[in-house]
Amino acid sequence: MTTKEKILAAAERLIAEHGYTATSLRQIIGDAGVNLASVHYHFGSKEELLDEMISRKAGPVNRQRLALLEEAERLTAPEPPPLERILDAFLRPVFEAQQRSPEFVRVMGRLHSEGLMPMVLARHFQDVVSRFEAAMLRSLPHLSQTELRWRVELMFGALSRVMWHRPDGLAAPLDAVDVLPRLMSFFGAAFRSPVLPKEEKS
Amino acid sequence: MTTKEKILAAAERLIAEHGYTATSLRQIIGDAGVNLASVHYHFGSKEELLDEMISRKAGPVNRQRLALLEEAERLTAPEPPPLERILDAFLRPVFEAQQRSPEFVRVMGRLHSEGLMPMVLARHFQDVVSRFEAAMLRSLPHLSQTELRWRVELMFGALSRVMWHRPDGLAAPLDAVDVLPRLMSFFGAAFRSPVLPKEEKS
DNA sequence: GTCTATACTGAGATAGAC
DNA sequence: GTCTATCTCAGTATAGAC
Repeated sequence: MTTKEKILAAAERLIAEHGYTATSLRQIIGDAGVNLASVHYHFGSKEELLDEMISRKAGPVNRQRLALLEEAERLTAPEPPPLERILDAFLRPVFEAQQRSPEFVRVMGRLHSEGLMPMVLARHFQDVVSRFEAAMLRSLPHLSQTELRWRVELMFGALSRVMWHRPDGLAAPLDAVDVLPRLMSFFGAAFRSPVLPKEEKS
Repeated sequence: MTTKEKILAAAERLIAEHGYTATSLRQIIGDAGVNLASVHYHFGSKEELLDEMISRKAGPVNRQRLALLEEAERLTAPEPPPLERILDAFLRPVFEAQQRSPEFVRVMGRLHSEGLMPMVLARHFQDVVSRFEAAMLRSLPHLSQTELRWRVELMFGALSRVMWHRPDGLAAPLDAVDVLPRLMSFFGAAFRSPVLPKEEKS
């Protein structure tokens, strides 16, 4: 294993365990058995190290997402696929990545919950998200683009919790058979819900 | 203004603007015009400073939440109030707090999105959350406690986004007339959605 | 009881020798 | 490519002046 790979492996392990901010470069290099300065030589900064870590893992997930979405669209063309198929195409690859690389999904959950998505992760997923937003817009004609954006934001916020944090006392490994149907029912209904007028007081 | 109040005011201003981790104690004391050590004299640590900041503001919000919930329950007793009334009782006070103290709501949103809720904020809201969970459980007989917990977690994750982060390009002040109906429709439908069986592949 | 000055530890980053 | 030494800036702790 090269120095770079040793650093990446140790970082993934430690960040999955303790989170990004709580993991110092000195812990990482101690675990990896390399020198502190080598991190900055190979990556430039702690943030860029994180960036490369994500880059290496997010690619396959995003490719599978797009493949599933395109398959769904082919099946129903020229009609848009039903919402549930789109949601499934987006969510399932994350849970399947869990099988291949449990550490990575834990890292992603950590980063979500540490609020690091906007500055670090967005660029690895923005293209895919835009593609899915377009598909959902076709599938949900009662939503304007603005309304859809709001709901997508709500969904991402919600997902960021579920990715690593289980409701109290019910800690369980991320498991597609368990979690996916929950998400599907919850967000399916939520996205289909009507757009209420601005006046409240039901 | 006492030293303590000067620190609290400066901290609230800076944290609302730049977030908790990005705001250093040295910035705060510079803005407040006090000495560095006075922070630890009055509060003990940066985290305890944050804690007191929240304590001072969360009280009124939580009291209003409970008052609205009890009023709703009185109106429909012995039947549980409709879900929308419960959600409204929980959400409205936050948006009304926005009128009284815009900085505070921005701070809360920041903390949510920085992932600091579990360690700092939970204790200021846990009692109220439990009370509301119990009310929702009565109102949603098709949900087990476990299923409800999951959905409440999803809602909190979603809210943490909406509290300060607007969907791209659509930045707007937090406005009850605008946001509340959106949340009500989205979560109303989401909570009422059926519990799907564990086997997926719709 | 309050506040000031100053020092300590550990973080990320960097320059320069090898 | 790698390593040593060092820099700056965090949060924190304490001794001592008022």
